[in-house]
Amino acid sequence: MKIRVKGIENQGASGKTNSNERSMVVLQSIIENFIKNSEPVGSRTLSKSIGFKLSPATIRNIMSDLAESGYLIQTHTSAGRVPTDKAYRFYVDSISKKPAIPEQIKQKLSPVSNVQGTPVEDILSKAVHLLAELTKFACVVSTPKQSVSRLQRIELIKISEDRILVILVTKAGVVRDKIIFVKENHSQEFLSSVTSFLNEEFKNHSMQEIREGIHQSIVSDRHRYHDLLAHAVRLGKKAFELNQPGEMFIEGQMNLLLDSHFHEQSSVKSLIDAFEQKTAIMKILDESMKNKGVHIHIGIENDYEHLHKCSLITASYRNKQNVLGSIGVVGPTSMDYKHIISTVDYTAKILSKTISEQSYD
Amino acid sequence: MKIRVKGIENQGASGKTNSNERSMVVLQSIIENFIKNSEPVGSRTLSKSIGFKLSPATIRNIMSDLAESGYLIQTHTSAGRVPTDKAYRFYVDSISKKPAIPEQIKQKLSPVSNVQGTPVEDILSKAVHLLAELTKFACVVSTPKQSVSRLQRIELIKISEDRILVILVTKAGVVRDKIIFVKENHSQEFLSSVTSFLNEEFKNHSMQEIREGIHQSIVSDRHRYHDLLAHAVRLGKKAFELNQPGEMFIEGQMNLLLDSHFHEQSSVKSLIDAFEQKTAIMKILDESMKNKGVHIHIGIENDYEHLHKCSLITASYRNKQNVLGSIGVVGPTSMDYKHIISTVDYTAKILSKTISEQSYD
DNA sequence: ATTAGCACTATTCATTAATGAGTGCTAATA
DNA sequence: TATTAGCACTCATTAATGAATAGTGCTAAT
Repeated sequence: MKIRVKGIENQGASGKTNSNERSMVVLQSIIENFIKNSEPVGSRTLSKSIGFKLSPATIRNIMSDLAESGYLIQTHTSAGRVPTDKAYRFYVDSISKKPAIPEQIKQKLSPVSNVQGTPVEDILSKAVHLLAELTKFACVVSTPKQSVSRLQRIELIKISEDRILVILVTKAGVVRDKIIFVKENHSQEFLSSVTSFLNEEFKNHSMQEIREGIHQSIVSDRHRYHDLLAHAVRLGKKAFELNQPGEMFIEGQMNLLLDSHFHEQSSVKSLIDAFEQKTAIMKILDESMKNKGVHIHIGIENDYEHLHKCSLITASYRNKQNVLGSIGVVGPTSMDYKHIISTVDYTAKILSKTISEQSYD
Repeated sequence: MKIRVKGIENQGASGKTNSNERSMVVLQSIIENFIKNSEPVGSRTLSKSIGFKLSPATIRNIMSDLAESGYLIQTHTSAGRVPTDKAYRFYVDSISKKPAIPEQIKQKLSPVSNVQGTPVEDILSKAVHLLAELTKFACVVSTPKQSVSRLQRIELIKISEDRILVILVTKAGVVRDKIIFVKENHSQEFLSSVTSFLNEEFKNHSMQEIREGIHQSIVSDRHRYHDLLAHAVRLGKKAFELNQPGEMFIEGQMNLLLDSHFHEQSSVKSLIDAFEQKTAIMKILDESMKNKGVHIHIGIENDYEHLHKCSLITASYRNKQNVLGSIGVVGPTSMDYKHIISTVDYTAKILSKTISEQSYD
């Protein structure tokens, strides 16, 4: 039995890194070819498109090895090879320098930074829309997490005898509103006092802190005797109660369905489900907020089964103080990673810059 | 040459309304059959499924007439007949009584009315989401038009030296915010005065009125000498300036792509385009606000070419005072009109009821 | 006015055969 | 020893063929 050098995996096992490097180049070439044409790539094609001279037969040998190591599969015996998720992982890990952002893309995204006095939600929505246009895939963005954002201001507005409109403005520039129901009929003057108190007490604190603070009645004993403040605490409790589970904007879902990779009924249904549920994607976006830079989830790496045929490229955006949320692209595992990664990265940066400028600090 | 009574169209030309009514029943039967099975319906099938006894041959004659009058077409010589848009128009016009809403649908939509202190946007989003689930088509809803809604309250909050956060609360319960940029560095106290003034002056006026009022400086000469009020007018002008073009929530686009009628590439692309552009659909929603009840746009009746293969069923929703916006379904021309119409109607009513209760009057 | 019967037409489906892209293996070569 | 040419083999794709089927239109009978 002949034992072949397996390339890539047994790096350094012998001095023959030549064969090794060559395998890598071949693999890269296969991947790029497949990304471009979405068709299994065969030895002959490759022998032409590859940089240096190498006969189809030799390439076949290399491909055979790569297949054995799990980087390539065949859809059927006499078909060309298709990269596996493992191959894509190798590929993205081997991308060293990010390509420069083409002027065209910068131009296309310029409306995002070109906003005067636009609510953050609108900026996000604009960004995700443009990203979808640029990438031709589905794109998602999560709205700023309430819990980490800091209070800029709270307003209590009397609406009717038993209803008060609460408006929370965060430093990130997000405005949230909700109505709370009360038993007592407070006067607007009274509400104004409460408003002042809450603003003084809690400005610049994160929502989380405020919620905990109020719950633990840290609003301190020194105030407890005071009737107004007792009310203030009661109202504040209601006002700061978490209600929104964190939103997400989706754009360009339809793009996926035009993509040849999702033409099979089954994957389409999976995708629809994934976007209906939202939770799985939301979780990935949340996860992406924990670390800097671009995050890449390739196919099977995703926990959620319905996303096994997709790759997600995400990046967080932030203001000067905090990481606020994430923006990302959902596409087929055979997406053009170089392009998508740099585009997502750039979009997140533009977004961060714009929102930082708008933040109330 | 034999001249046949054409049914439907030459109603009353002779006493023979019998043949006429029969044609109508046949047409209805064909339509309902096609809606159900999405397959061209032939004379034999029909002869069985139709209520009274009639041989395939006779039905063929009737069908032939209906085809000649433009109610039916054949995809090819030896295929069954398919209803035209004209047929659908006849069909929906002939629907007299709305079917009762099944308990199941009421139940499914109950979360819409079950909202305490939820922002209007969230209610709309909930409603359109559920409607998409119920109908299995794409659904849209337009957010309340700013111009007609009346001011409940305005707040000016100082953010930085040159930026002021404006919050507009309308009687419909919609909160809008934006940032305006100013040259002078106003104190928060000053802004409070301006706020009080604007609230006193403009509460209960529609945004449109306010805009016009301010522009025409109706804010009356009697105030003009006053410095504060000059500023107030200036700020107010900026604050009330129209900025948002009117939004629209879309849900369930993907449903359309699962639908057998849109499987051809071309129609899919058309649809994607229609949803990208938004303007065409928005226009139809706007139009639908002008009159009460359910509006039906069938295929070719739509001005926008990309919607020629769709039907839109829309209905406006309102609070006690005003019509606020519209909600609707976008589906294939062969949709189950009875079902969709009554579902949209019911949803709009639930929406109106909920929002009316939440409105600040 | 209605219907039965028949000729005719076009789609759909399964079968077959030809084509071609691609592999794996072996033997020859540098 | 690594590379390559050559060849047999596999399997998907395509086109062509024919049978089965669902439907119509027309004519003649009821």
